[in-house]
Amino acid sequence: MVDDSARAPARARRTQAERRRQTRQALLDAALLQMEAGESFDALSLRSVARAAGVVPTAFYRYFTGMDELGLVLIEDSFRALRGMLRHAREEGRAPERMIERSVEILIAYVRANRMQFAFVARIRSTGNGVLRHAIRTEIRLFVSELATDLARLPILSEWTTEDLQLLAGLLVNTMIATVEALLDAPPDAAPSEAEIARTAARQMRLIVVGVPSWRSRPAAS
Amino acid sequence: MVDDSARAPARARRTQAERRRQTRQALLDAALLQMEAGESFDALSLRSVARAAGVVPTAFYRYFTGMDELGLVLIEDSFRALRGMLRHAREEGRAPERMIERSVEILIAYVRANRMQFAFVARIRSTGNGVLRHAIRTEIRLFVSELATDLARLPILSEWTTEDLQLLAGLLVNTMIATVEALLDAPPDAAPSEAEIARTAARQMRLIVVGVPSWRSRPAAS
DNA sequence: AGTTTTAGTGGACGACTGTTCTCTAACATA
DNA sequence: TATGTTAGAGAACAGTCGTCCACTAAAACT
Repeated sequence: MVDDSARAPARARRTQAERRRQTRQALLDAALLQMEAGESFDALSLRSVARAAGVVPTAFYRYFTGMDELGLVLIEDSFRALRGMLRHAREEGRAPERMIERSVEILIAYVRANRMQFAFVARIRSTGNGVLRHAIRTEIRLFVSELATDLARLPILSEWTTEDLQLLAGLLVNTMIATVEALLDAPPDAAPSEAEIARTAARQMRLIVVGVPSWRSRPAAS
Repeated sequence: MVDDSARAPARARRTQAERRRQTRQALLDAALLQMEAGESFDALSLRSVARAAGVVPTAFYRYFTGMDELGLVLIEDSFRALRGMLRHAREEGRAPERMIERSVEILIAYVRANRMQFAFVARIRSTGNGVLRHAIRTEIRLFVSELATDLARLPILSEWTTEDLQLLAGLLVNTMIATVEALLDAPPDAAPSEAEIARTAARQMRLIVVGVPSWRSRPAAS
């Protein structure tokens, strides 16, 4: 207790690399937090982010050239988490029948755990600053493709064309996006509405997949 | 030519009511135009809107208490147009087989014609200012319900429960929204990509409806 | 040890914001 | 024609914004 050897006054002694990491993360977190609180991305300012991170505005420039660059990093990070989710779902879900319910559960668990990231992505998806919007669209397209190749492994879909698989994957991702938006709209800890959203999502996905057996790429032309 | 009786210097003589109407519309149009140009709603300012409308900032207050109120009016107007579209589609499309293609065509035609309104709604749907976001969500829910009661009239769906109809309608509306967003992302006059988006939308909707005959509200429990 | 690198401070700038006030000139009404 | 009404102008305010610059103090390197 009485020992010391390095007893800094409240402000711990840190290596410079670590300090840098912490400040950078504080900036990212501050931005994320403000977005979760309802602000749209381009409604928040460099100054307010720096302020919330407990840092003077000029320090911001040590890490990002501006808010745009910070936004791009945030997008990258968020989609890394999303990819983790997809991988998780891939390994977990194998039983073909309960697959939809499992997937929805995983999705919801991830939204709960990474609410800020999801809120950020959802907000920015349709919001200003063409650069960021474009980055998101690209990531989502990638996401759809990954899901499509996943689906290709299912026996029922083994004969589908790539194009049809993309179609199906796109439809499922659309539903997932709508689900996430509904979740984010609901209060953060409203268990009942959350359960209902989950139910709706699962039923919608089921409605999609029941059509799969009767699907023919180019249905007998009228 | 030499006649006059009321020769104002370029600025035509207008009745006051008409003048008021014009300025108000100029403000709405200016806001809409800036949104179409990529800005998110809460990135644009009262001053810039007034400026673009050719009016001094203070004149703005004669019509709206602030940007929020203008936003609400814009939402109302946009959804009036959307409802018009739905009515149009309802009267037009009767042949059950070509129905999907017809609907998609109508949707695309409407997006072309009312691009600004759609861009506005799409942008604001996931963007700041809880009030406006909530207003949009409400309108969309209403939209889904209208579509559901429309669907109820179809013979194949006559026996479906209300809940299932809402489910199906929600799914279709989700697809429509995704389609609109894709259209807005594409350049305003890119015929080829537009055609492809239309094709994808139609195919996705078809994939949904082919599942309809095999749907049972609560599928035989596992 | 002394020197260099660097994370963060603090002040200042010009531009833009929302809002409030007073004032003018065109319209409406009688 | 004289009166009231109203759309819009214009100036001014207190804030906030992004960005630049010179500076300090702590860590890293030699």
